[in-house]
Amino acid sequence: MRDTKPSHQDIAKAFKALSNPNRLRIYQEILQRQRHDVGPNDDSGCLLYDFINSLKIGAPTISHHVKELVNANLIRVERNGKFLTCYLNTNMRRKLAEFLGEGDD
Amino acid sequence: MRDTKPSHQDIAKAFKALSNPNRLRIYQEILQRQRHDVGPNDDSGCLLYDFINSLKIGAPTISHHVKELVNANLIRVERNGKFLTCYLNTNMRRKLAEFLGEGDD
DNA sequence: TCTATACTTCGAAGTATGTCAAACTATAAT
DNA sequence: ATTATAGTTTGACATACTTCGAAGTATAGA
Repeated sequence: MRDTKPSHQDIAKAFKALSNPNRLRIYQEILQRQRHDVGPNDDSGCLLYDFINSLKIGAPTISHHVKELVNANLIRVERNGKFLTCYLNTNMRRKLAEFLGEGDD
Repeated sequence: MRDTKPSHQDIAKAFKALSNPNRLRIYQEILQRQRHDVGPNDDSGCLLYDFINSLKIGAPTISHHVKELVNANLIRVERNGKFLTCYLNTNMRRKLAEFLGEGDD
């Protein structure tokens, strides 16, 4: 374990953020992008713009969802000019994976 | 990977089931019990009875929550006389852990 | 068979969530 | 400056969720 143990509250909040299908989709995109594109130049983010154009829900809703993912510490967001880029919070991802085990298989 | 890849829907449903603090607590109990007590005699379940006495919510609510965990494939339940015992579904636990990575650390 | 225990089912009530449209802010480009 | 683009905020509404109390079912034991 690289960092402090997350509280029950933290875990619950994170799972809650992942409990909505659209939010899960957004998170999954960011997760996969990070997995595949990791390299020397950390260009592994997703544009919020792409979510707005690919998902079948309006921009306000997506804005709301992304804020919830940020609030749950699952992702972070950076501004680049007009655009927002979403990055995975690998710390939290690891905490959740640890909660779920990797133990006894 | 030991079994088929879960659909986005399955994952979303499972996270949704874990998104409620009381349900998460129930699941966590079952998870920990299984981790610690695994042995030749598979006596690694939790009594629903204990949840009713330890959690600060009524029996109807707990019954409802347990059903949701079962419905999300996170646990299964067996009757022993008057009592119900809850067992972890390790398959689903593994699927969720895989979704969350173990990849790039 | 009567009683006690361990749940479950059925409304009901308050709260939270997901979504949208309309109006707003921020940045870039012309 | 004006306009266009990217995203946010607000307010509203419908739906879903959590919880409870009361009444119902199932099993065990006296």
